[in-house]
Amino acid sequence: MPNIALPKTVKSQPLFKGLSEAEQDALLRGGRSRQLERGQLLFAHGDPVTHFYLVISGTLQLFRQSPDGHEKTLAILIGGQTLGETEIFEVSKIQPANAVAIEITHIVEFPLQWLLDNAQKHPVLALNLLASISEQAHDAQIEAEHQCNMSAAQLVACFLQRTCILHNFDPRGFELPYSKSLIASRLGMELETFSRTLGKLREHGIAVTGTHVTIYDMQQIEDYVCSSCSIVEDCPTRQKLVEIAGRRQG
Amino acid sequence: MPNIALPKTVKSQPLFKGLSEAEQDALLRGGRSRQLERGQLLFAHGDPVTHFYLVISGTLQLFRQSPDGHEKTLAILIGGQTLGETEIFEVSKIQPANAVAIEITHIVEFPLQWLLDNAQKHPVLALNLLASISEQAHDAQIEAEHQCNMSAAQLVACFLQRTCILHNFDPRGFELPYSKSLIASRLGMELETFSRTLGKLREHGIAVTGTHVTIYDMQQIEDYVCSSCSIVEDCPTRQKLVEIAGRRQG
DNA sequence: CGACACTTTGAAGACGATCAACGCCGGTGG
DNA sequence: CCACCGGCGTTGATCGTCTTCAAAGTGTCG
Repeated sequence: MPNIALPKTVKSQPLFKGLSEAEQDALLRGGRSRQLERGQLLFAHGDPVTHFYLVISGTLQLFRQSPDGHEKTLAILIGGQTLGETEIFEVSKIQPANAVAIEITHIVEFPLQWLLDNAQKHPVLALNLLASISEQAHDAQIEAEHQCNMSAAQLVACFLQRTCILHNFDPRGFELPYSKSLIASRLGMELETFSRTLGKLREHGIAVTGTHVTIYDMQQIEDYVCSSCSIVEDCPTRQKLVEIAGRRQG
Repeated sequence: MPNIALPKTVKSQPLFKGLSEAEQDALLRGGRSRQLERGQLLFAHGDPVTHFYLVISGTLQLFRQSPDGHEKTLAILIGGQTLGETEIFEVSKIQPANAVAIEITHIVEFPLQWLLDNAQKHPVLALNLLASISEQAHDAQIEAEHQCNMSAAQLVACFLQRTCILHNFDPRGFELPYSKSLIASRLGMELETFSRTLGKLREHGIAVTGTHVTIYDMQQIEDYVCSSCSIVEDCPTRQKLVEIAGRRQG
């Protein structure tokens, strides 16, 4: 049983949507709470996949290394996000990346078998699982598209937009939640490129000084970012931005 | 009912694996056979997703256009491959790309609802569907990884390897099955880059003259292609190559 | 033969990676 | 209190790769 209080973000996790409070509690009882120190490895690339993880608080970095020594950050996970559900239907149950804690991080881990069993018992959970996998696949597609078609500046701008939304920051002024090296790695570019790019963004609607970010022209940035992306209609960022803009004005 | 003879490739389609002959026949009866002319559009980017498709013969190009006019080929489908199963669990049932026939192409189309109904009736089909979606997601990941980390030459070499395997060509000599423009677009590079790259591949184990390809040093090419890829352990191409090498020697 | 689609080749340019040097800052130890 | 250090970020110069623009070559089909 988790021996820590689960923040409400867990209960609003899309994976548990549609389940009753009681069901959720019962489910979560199957998990084990763990605390990771800064820099601690949760699992390594190539390890067998044994668990499904739920991040409660803190930050987790997923990264991989290619033979020539290059390191690529595949994802940065924060509280409320999940990890490992995609591997359920994979043939080879091998971790596709390393997972390491960027800071002190609380997670709850569930044995993979437990997830499978419960997916069979709770059709709703099974459906959520599918939706989640499908969504991740979709996101991966979009990300690939972005990496191919967008310039470094567009990638950075897009990242800042999404970060602002994900963390619920005020676009008019917020601090970068991660180190610049980490962000650069996440965006698949060198730290130098990232650094230089930040300066150039001022011409496009985002001002960055040190770790402080101000998105002062949301419309311009959005047009700039989306101008070379071919999947605009269902871009989640765009929708959220519209939403936010509405909320702040209304 | 399909009014054409279905080649045996259809029956060996992974989606129908584990189903009895009778079940397969019953399923396929729900489809409508169609023939597409060279250049004919099957559906356009943004259209509502209405059907699931099975390519019988010919070649289908999936491509998308970004606002700045750039065209990217997402996939080239040949006989035996399927199209549209991924969209089942998607929230927005909108085609993510255009589909056009490169040459005269035979397809069988099934209403999406039909697929859903049958997935509920046949657990095996449902499972196959999931596996298919999961696999496509996995492939997309690998492809994204490739696009990011590999040079044009490596991408081309990798493509030639995979093409050789997919079409069951003899590595020692085969003709390119598609136009160079199409291949370049599929690899996300300009025709000029592709053209120039072909020449340079001779140093790495592949000789190309006109449309004729000779993979004369499979080991060298494989090392060259995989040297900067971080997901080597479960690379399907690598496994198939080993297999083929064994078969030809044994 | 000429029109046209497809491909090749050349030259210039843009972009990001790489290498190198430096600035900034927090911590540690004398 | 200061000196030193290491982690992190910035800035400059250079280089390789791919794109872009332009021109010419190859082939097929009427």
